[in-house]
Amino acid sequence: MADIARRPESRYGTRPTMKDVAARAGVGLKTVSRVVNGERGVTPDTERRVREAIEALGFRRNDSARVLRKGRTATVGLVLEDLADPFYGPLSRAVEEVARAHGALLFNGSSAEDPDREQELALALCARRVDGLIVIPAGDDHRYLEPEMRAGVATVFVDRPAGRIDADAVLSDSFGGARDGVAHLIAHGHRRIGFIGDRPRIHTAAERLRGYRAAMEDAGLPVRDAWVSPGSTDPDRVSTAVREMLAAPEPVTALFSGNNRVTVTVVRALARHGRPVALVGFDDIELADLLGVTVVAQDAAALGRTAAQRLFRRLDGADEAPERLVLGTTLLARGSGEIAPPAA
Amino acid sequence: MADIARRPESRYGTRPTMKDVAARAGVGLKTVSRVVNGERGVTPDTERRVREAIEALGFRRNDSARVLRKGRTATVGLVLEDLADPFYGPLSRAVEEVARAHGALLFNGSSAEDPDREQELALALCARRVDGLIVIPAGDDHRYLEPEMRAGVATVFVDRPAGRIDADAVLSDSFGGARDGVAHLIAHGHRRIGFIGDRPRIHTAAERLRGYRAAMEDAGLPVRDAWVSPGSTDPDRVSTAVREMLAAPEPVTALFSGNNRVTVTVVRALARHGRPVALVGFDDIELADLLGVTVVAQDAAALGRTAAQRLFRRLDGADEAPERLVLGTTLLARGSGEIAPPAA
DNA sequence: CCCAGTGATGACAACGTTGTCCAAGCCCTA
DNA sequence: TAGGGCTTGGACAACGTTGTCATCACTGGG
Repeated sequence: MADIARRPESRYGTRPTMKDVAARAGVGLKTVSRVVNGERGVTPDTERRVREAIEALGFRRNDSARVLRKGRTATVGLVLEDLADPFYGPLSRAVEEVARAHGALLFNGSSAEDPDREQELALALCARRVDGLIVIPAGDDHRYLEPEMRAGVATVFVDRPAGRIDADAVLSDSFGGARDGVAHLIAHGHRRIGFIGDRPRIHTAAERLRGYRAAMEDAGLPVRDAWVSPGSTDPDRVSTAVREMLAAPEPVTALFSGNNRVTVTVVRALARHGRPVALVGFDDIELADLLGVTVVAQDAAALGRTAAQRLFRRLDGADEAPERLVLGTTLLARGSGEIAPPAA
Repeated sequence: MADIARRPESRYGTRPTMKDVAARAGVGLKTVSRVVNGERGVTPDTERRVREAIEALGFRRNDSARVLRKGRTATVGLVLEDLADPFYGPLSRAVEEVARAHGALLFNGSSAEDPDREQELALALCARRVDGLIVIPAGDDHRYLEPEMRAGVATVFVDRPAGRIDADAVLSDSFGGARDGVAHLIAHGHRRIGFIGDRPRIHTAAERLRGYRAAMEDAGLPVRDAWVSPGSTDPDRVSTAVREMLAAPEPVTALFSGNNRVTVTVVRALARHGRPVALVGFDDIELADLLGVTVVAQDAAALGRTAAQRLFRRLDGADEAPERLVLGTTLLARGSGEIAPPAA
């Protein structure tokens, strides 16, 4: 990775500093600082002269230097999985809104589901001295953050819990949501239900699989190996899984898909399939209402908002024990989940 | 807006500095700096002692202080309209990837289509001394950025051009795309076509409206006032517009929608309508393929990537005149745009 | 007329890092 | 053995800001 900051000569047109402003206004450095920060103890006339100098020079305070003195940066880091995933956009935006209300700016970074990249990103943010860190984990070992947290970086995990450290986490009820979604299919008469999910090392994916199994077990239904397909969200992989489940010796009559990306591919695959097949997906999707796709919706914005609020509560001095908050999910019946199994 | 950095006492557990590391390793301050930065001139034995001290203390270099010395921050700011809009997620992600390849981190901020907020955000980023700024304009006067650009902040505008200043811009061909989309409808026999778009003070919205008019004029077709409805993307507003156009004395037989949010609402409204109505939308939408919605697609990721590349070229010293790059659009025929007008 | 009190102002150190420069130790050659 | 070069290390200033403290000019009361 190239490193900009290491390049020797700066091409910057030099910026005016408070010293320049002071010289131009014929006042002391500290007086400029006072004006800029709205501190009291400056006569209106002096203030006017300073403001004129600021205006004339196009001065803007260097917050980097300020940070060095003050300790706090009014900056928060958000490490997520992929900003291009429509699930994370609203989450990120919600974090941003809370940060903004607290006067903080937001660093954004995507881990691309790579633990090393997650770590690299989180530590780079710590080196920039963010006040707080919100992390959607890609990895399952976050001990690397311990020194940072001890040093005072408030840290909240979202969507998935931290691995091997004790930290705040804000999660959706993946287990309960999946269980409800599958139970919904069972209630509509299905007995052979397939599960297509993300890689099980991802916490949410494992939880949803667990929810699927729980619902089946609660109903006294068996689960065949051929009905369970965890793995990548690659469209080819998912399409193949759909095809195989529908062609198995004991074919499934309904599918539960483990997240938005899987659902999209499953919907496409089912559209190509002849008979209608019941489907419930985890995560809502834009236009799913028009397609009549029944989903278990989680509130991405609420996840982000809750996490950010918790973060700022800590930054405001709250000294509570790390806590795990679980947000509920909502089943939205739109048709695909209410299709009855074929009369056999 | 509250200001975190202004709070007096820092709750931070104090972090070790290079001085602490030097003391513990029994070497000079500068030697630690050398080790941390991989400079030569340190014996392996000394280096080992320093690394041990770093490890033991959990030291991490303070990049804020570093920045103060070096001038560059290896930080780029992105001001966009709304991170929760699925159009901007991929754009932001593309910018991030380019930034990452150059060793830079990304600040993200949403203007919420509010010019004041755009300015506030952009200037806050400048105060943080970002090396470069990528802006999706909400306002139409960017003279406030002139001092910053003179001071060396590389600036590139995306999606919409800057107002009242001369600056790089990377745009999609809104005019051409809209003209092609409307021409497509005309080619399928439509003569009364409605346009529902975003507020015309937004550059892209105005351009698309212009493209619509051009296509109609090229075909020698009249445009009735009742067929043109620029305005907010509020679902109620858009639904009403759809209803009115379909119920007008000379009802439209096809609609062109000006962006992704409008399209979504139009699709919903048309689904409630009895007869099929032809539709072409600007911007692609997830699952539009399944719904058979014909769209004029722009490549959001390419917009972001191109803008970021241009930004870093400038940061690398390129001293070219400001330029306007226009990226082409693609018409994706999926059914809704190929519906013939009713036999009259 | 003097002194304490008040308000405006500036000098200076400090934040944590890096660039510059100098010193000490070493090895080599003449 | 003197002199030169190379390697290693550290002292110090500087980056641009803010906190502390001292100074100065006034004010009003005794």
